[in-house]
Amino acid sequence: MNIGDVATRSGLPSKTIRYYEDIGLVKPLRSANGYRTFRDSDVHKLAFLGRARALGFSIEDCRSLIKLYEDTGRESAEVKHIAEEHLTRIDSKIAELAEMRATLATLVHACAGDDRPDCPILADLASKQQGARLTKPG
Amino acid sequence: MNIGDVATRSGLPSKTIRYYEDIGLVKPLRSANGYRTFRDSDVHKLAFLGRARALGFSIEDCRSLIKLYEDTGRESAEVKHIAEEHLTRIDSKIAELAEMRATLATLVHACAGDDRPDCPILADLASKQQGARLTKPG
DNA sequence: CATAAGGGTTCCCCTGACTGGAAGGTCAAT
DNA sequence: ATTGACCTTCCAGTCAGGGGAACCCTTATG
Repeated sequence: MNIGDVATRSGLPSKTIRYYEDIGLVKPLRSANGYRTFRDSDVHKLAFLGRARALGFSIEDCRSLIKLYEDTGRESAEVKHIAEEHLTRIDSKIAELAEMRATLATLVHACAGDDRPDCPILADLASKQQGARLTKPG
Repeated sequence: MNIGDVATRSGLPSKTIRYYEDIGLVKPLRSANGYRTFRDSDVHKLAFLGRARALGFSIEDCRSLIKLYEDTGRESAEVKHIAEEHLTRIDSKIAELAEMRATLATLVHACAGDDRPDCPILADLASKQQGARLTKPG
């Protein structure tokens, strides 16, 4: 199967599939004219990758997951561990965004949003004290 | 003031401050030895940038916000508009993450996480049907 | 036979917002 | 004179691809 068909079936753009070959996630064959030739197992693997990526797993996580998937002697604990770590990262990200959202919503609510210059949003950004750092950054 | 002191006071790494000069967000003076020399107004602006970035505003948003901040004839509606759009983006991101989280949590919960190979997480990634695309991607 | 359309190929640059590191100049203190 | 802590510029890398150029392959059509 050529890359275009694989793109349609796996739901991944051709560019992405080439990139995945580049970084060694799939290894399609090549036909005489130089075109990539994908087996069913390649298509399957790409679909797997697409779903893992849709759940937000990093490429490196995907690499591990594929390896575990292909290792019939795996322990599900390993898979679960990867998923749990990812879940934790997602939770952190959500918490971070929720905090931003809360602050921002308060500011937006406080701003008249009319033709006058007075703006609590700018006032907040300009004036809020930032905790002094004990160790110098950079 | 030299960059190290500014870093301490603004809470931004020196690297970031140099980068902000690079992209025209701040324009510190230069002393005879080539060192950047920051005025109070520069430090103030950098702190403003740091807080806007902490709220998740993009650099381009920051550029607009700084411009509005410095324009005493601004209309608060413009500021509010930027903030509202950002708020919408944050909400989308949170929704996306929440959906991932829900799926992932279900899978993690279903996985025994022991020494056996059976794994609902891998099974899900491997088998779930993806809606057929009507238009070919990539 | 020429050519056009619609595949495919490689290659390199671009994204955002920095971060890391090398090679070297400056300054204060020892 | 030399250390060490600053500072400078410049280049490369991050993550996960996207855009587009320049070119090859295959099939259909005039």
